[in-house]
Amino acid sequence: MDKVTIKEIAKITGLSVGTVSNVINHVKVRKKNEDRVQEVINKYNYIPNKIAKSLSNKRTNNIGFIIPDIKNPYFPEIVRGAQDLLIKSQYYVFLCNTDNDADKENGYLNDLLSMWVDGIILDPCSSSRDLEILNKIKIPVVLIDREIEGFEKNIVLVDNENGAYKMTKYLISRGHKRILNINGFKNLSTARDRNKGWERAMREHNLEVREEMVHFGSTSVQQGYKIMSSLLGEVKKYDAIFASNDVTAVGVMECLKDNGFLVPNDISIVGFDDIDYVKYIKPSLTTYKNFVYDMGEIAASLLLEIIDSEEDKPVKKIVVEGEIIVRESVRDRI
Amino acid sequence: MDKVTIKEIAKITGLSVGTVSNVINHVKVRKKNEDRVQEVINKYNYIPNKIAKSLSNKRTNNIGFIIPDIKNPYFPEIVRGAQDLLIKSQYYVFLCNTDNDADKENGYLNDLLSMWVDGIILDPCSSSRDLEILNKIKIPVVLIDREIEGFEKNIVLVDNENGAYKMTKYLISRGHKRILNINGFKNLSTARDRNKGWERAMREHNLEVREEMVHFGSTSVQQGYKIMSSLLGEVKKYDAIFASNDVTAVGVMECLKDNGFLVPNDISIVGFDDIDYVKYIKPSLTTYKNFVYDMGEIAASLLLEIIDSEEDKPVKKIVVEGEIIVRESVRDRI
DNA sequence: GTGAAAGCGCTAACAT
DNA sequence: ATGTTAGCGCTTTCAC
Repeated sequence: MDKVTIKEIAKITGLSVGTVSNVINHVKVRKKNEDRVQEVINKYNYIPNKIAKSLSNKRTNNIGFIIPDIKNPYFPEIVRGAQDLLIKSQYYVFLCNTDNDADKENGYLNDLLSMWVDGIILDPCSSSRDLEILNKIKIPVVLIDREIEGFEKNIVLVDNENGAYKMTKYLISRGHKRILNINGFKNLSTARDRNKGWERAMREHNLEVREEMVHFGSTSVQQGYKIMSSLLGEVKKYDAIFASNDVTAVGVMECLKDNGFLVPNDISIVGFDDIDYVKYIKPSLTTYKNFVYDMGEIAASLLLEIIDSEEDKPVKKIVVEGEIIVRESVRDRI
Repeated sequence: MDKVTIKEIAKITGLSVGTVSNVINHVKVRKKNEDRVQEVINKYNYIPNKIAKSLSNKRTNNIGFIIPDIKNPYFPEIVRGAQDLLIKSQYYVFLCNTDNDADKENGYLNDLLSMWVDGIILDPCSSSRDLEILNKIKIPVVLIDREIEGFEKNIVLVDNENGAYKMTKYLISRGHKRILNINGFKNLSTARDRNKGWERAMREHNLEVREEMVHFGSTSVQQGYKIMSSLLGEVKKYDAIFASNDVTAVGVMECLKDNGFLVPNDISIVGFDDIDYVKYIKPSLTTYKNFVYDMGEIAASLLLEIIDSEEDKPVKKIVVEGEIIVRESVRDRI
């Protein structure tokens, strides 16, 4: 009574294991037998064993999803975008959080391989990275969100460079000239690309670009707060701040507020990403909306495409364009 | 070269599969042989097949985690709390989002069973629910966050009733008497319990409790906004609002703001949960902090305990107490 | 259309 | 300590 297997069902119905397997997998079987099998299946509450099926099939219908941290409001959207698509094809996902630790990432990669996932979606924690493990992977992998230097793989990204460029130009169009850049970690492609966009816009407008204007190292509210703390003396030197991710912008604004500066009166600020809640903070944040849900969905669909295709296709790089969302954190500067 | 199995390793080393299996599983083996096997494993990049192992072992080291929606900022904390503990024991988790749809929940439950997960952590979408499927489950299940009527299982909760009671008393202590209650969905135990707490505090202080004072139906910013919209005419009848979850509080505040009401001057408001970002909104939200990360961690540890124990122990109900976080959304009312 | 049996990769019991 | 082998539950030829 405890464990009903296909074998029991076969015995009870007087049919062979093969036939029972066929009805389960909707392979043509005599109607009468099919009904009988279904009846017994229901009666005995038979649940097919996907592990055994996977072993036989050499495919699990599971995929691995590696991200830095589901607690960071940027990632749930990505994950959901992917999962909503995957579940339609009955794919289940193992969620893994690296906390931006390359060792953990390697560990997950190995384990996922050992678990025979059919594919992996990877939001990598570092761009300069030991490629040895990555190159060993034979199953389909699609990168998402961040690039890895020297690792030419299918990837879907938001338009970091161009988005930052547009955002910075927007600031300039509003009369700001001296723009502080508070960025993510320098080893992340996102941070570097956003930095490039900022710099390109600055140079295009013949605005001064000095090394001390850019500060890497924040992908959280706390880190943003901390960096801003160290820059309090410089506030008057700038018209605006380009925070290259929203959580950082929030931290920066909190720090400014705590130290008596008013946004946008004393200094304007823009973020990047448009995470869910920045419309509710005060002042609401002008930012660049990245369609991260879409990014997740596209990555998933690309992955399935690769899994289902026989021959390997040329590597794809898909960029999801975003858009500026104007809110209250920028003022005109005459 | 494509697929290295334990058998190949055995052949190459001249040892038996049994011996190879032993070195993989750290069972005593002659040092010399162990080294040889390891060497070959590395050379041929052998990765053990966990699927085969699972089939043989009848355990997968995977668990299923069912929640309403990872995009709702309440849930990532829970998930992380659980995962951080689980990964220490090498457990991987399948994440499933129900969107509060009982059919989806049933589907996940069935699939998870078929995937032979060793256990399930379930944040159920409905409390009045068809128990048939749930009762069929023979593997360890621990409920989290929300109760299911008539389903006596191991469960870990936050102290909804008592927390709401304390929160309401706090409002009363600040001089508020007419307190509107905007709540979650009535079919959720969390909403009902929080409602009970509110009512208990009100009655204890001989304050009027009328049916039109409580409005069920919001677990999102949008829903909170909508309910508040329909109540704009009543604002002046109340001193304060008890929103029984933070996202609802945010929606309510947005609506109030959009319609010219000032919080807390015109009306005070408190939330419930203390999700990450309510400290950054304006006014920052006074709320009741639930230790949801801890809740996840405790649920996971309880689950592992059950998985690892032979005989079944008495059902446990663990309540994680929270605490009031005073911020700016409540004023004194004389 | 159906039955028999090999095989997926591993573990564990048993024999040596 | 090591080798041999049955068996985990299913799919998939291959005869019939």
